[in-house]
Amino acid sequence: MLISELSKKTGISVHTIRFYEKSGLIEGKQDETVKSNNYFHYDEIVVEKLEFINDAKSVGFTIKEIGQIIDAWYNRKYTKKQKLEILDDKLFSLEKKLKEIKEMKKQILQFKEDVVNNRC
Amino acid sequence: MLISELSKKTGISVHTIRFYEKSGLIEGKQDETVKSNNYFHYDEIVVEKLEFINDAKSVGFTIKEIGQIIDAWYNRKYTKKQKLEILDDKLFSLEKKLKEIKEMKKQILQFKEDVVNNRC
DNA sequence: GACAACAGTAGAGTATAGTCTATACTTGAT
DNA sequence: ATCAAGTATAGACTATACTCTACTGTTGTC
Repeated sequence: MLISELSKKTGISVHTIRFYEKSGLIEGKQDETVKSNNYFHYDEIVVEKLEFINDAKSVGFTIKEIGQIIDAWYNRKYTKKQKLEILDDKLFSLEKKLKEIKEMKKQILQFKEDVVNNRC
Repeated sequence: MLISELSKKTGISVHTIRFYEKSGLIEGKQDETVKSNNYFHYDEIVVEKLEFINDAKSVGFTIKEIGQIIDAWYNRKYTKKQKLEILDDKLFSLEKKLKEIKEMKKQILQFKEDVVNNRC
């Protein structure tokens, strides 16, 4: 599919998709047999990746980190050991985030109590 | 205390503290009796706030959101009802983040399995 | 063949959250 | 009295992650 269809399918703007492509998160392929244009074609893997990017962004991963995860999964540029290291590293940071959010919940619940009891 | 002591106490740079002050998250008081300078003085509440800001940043709250929470707690500019609304809103978004992170953990665990089993 | 809609590239602009520089005044130790 | 260190203000600069503009070329429909 071409970029506008990809955009419709994922809900991500054409501009942003191009930005992700420049950032190395995804890549389209040009049809070598067609010489009149240089249009890029995208497959279902790219759709998957873009959906993953959205999820990964909302948990606070940066573009760089998301790139690493995608490479650890879809790419051949790392050894098995390196891939597992990267993924474990990300799991570790997710655990940390989880703890921090639970702490923050407690804190805000405390704030609520203070408000209810007119302690502020 | 003056800003450099506050900086030492919290581990936040003087520049960043001033940035937070400009952003309305904290405020120092000037000593009206001293006329030779316009130095700002900070109390323990400000230390508390800065510690909260650090925690709140790491769970992904923006400066704006952090400002709202601080105002809901330390300020008189909202009614009790408004304060509880703000805090409940933040609790809700924390719950959402919690869910998203748990989902992402599952996803990355799946990636790990795929790597282990040479499925990528 | 005209022309709107879509494709590509390059680069400018925006928002957020700092971070740093320049300048000028004040304070405290010697 | 001097001078390093601290303080304030204004504004420039940086990094991240977009978002938009300008311009050019291509495709498909009438």
